[in-house]
Amino acid sequence: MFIAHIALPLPLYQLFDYQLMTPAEVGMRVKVPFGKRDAIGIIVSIDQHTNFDIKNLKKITAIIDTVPLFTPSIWQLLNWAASYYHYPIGEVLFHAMPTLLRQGRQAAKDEIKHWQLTELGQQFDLALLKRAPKQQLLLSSLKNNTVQENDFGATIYYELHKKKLIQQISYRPDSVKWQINFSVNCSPIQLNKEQSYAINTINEQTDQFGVFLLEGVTGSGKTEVYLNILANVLSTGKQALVLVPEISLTPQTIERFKQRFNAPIDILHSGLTDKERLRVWLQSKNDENAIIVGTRSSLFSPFKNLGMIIIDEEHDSSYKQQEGWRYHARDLAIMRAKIENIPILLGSATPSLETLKNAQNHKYQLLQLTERAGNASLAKQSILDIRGLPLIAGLSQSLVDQVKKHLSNNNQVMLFLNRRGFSPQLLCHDCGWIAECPRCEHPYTYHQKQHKLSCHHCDTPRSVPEQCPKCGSTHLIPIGVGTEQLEKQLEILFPNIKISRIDRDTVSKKGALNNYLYNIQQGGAHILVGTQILAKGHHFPEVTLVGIIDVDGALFSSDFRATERFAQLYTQVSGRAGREAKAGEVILQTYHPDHPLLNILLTKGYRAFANATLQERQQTQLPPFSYQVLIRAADRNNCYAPTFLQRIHEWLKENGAPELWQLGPIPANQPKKADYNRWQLLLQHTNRQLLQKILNQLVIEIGKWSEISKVRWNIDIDPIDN
DNA sequence: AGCACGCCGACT
DNA sequence: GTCGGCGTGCTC
Repeated sequence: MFIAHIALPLPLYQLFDYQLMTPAEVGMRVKVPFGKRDAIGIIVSIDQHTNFDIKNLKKITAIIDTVPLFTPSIWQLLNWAASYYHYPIGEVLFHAMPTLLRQGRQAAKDEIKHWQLTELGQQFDLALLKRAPKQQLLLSSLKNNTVQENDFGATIYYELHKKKLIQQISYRPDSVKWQINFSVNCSPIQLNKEQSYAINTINEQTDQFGVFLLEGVTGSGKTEVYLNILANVLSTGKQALVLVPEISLTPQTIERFKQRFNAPIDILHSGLTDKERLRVWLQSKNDENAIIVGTRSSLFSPFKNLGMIIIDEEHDSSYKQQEGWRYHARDLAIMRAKIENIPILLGSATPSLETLKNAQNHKYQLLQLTERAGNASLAKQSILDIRGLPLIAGLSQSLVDQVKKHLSNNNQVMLFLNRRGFSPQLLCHDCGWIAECPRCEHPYTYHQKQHKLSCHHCDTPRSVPEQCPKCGSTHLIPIGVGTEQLEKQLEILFPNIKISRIDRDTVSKKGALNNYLYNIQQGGAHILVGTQILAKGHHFPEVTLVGIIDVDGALFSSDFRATERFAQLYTQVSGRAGREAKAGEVILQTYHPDHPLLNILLTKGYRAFANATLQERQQTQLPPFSYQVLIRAADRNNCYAPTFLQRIHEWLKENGAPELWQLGPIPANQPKKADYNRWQLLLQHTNRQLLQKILNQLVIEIGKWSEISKVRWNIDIDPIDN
């Protein structure tokens, strides 16, 4: 008797064994009875052994697939990923499929239903239907093959069907080979030397695995390099995957891809329906699309014939999944390229330190674009020392003067503040009480327009109290500045100027962002206020002044990656100022004008900053010169989680390597969220393989402990927010 | 993760 | 008297 070991979409480090009565293969989906319900699972292995009592094994209800669901390379990738990320295999496998396939839908195109005449209908005298003119028209139209999809209502078809004049046939559409009609539309853009060199270098090495880093300053024409490389890959008949960060899927970029290639290009973004996602998934599996452009999870598209992967803005942190299975799409993409034996191109103006280190070690081939296209020059950058200066809504008078100057020349101004809402705290002026979310123990952000308090950790709103609950005072004052307050102050300072605030509060409505962008692109004096969302991917040619209101949070954060992220954001923003004919200017307000890294960044640029930071990381043995693992645990009474992590800590002291460095258990960055108390234990080691080996043993060990049922815990490999 | 069982408080 | 809150335990 054959036993199938089946992965189910559960957070459990185990497989479930079932009797296999009919032939099936590894990688097929099955329907199985599971407890009191039915579940969809995937066969991970088939043999004749089980640790379970064989008589008690249930039988597989149905085998859903006729062939394994995933391509061999994705199957290999996902199995590798489950072990690398120490995440339950069932969760990993199910994460990598479209929702409809998770629910058991057939992995095949929908049948197309089509009405045609029956034999009776062929010979039928149309005149006999003169009292039913619509039916008559439909019948004659069907005869002439001139029916459009929505010309006739369902009842008319129904009536003719009842008369046995027409019948419905269904068929699955044939796959269409895009390669037959493939062509590349010429680009009017003249490539410069660096671009040509990059393109030629990659094109010479398309038949094997290799990682390329395309380091190109903003406006240096990275996209043009992508398009040229893609043209080459597509012309050999192979498909390509382009990953982009979450917010940068702008219609302009997509349009450029579609205009260049006479080939089907699919876009995967959060706005698609489940059905559309399944369609794209199937198209890539059947080799019916040439390119998929998409965010993080597009990585799992099962291309039949993948020839190249491009990761745009490879440093962007949205490639790292931040809940559940915390994979890094860039890292997994590199593994996928290795498995598929194809090249992968990482593009960025501000490469991550991980990637730069690999380029310096020659693990990745470095290709640089240093020239800005056209006559755009680099923006003038300056630090504005705000020590001792009065600030109104975060603005110093000199910044206001500069804004005034740029606006009076009919230019646009962009102001960054990485805090939305009116103010990040509401304080009782008489007793010092601060309005706090009881579930997260984190100050509420005050939103003036809606007159609400909002917890930015758990997203729950609350009404503003009339009185301080501690002392009864009505003297409650907002403390600190958010984008809403900044916008309001700017409306007072510049009553005749258009102001657009772009942050999560204002762009959450569908189409709102595009609306703003359209208004801004109309030109004319305009102030743009916003958070990071403003920086990413959007092109504002009229902006000549960028003001950064408050950077000090990034410079003195407990997160060692905060300066790197700031430098990337800053470089991106300063590249935005004055991109076209107009000269740009960037002004940075700070209380720490002498901060060494800040000065390197402003005077010598991102690469010098990155090199200095890499040296610092090497000296302190921080990533990428060591590898980190974060074990998180949460509970509701604040007692199980820390003791659980303490037990891990002690087990690792006994059984881990002597050089294994541990920090914790300590309360997490955000110690309480949505009623759960969160704790963490950070592990670090310079040897990745050894760290993996230790974790393998640890997961097995934890499985034997009884307290796991009382704790929510997970492992974060290569965390980026500790 | 679901889902059931089981034990306590506040309701028609 | 029950409805339902969530702590606990199990799923091949």
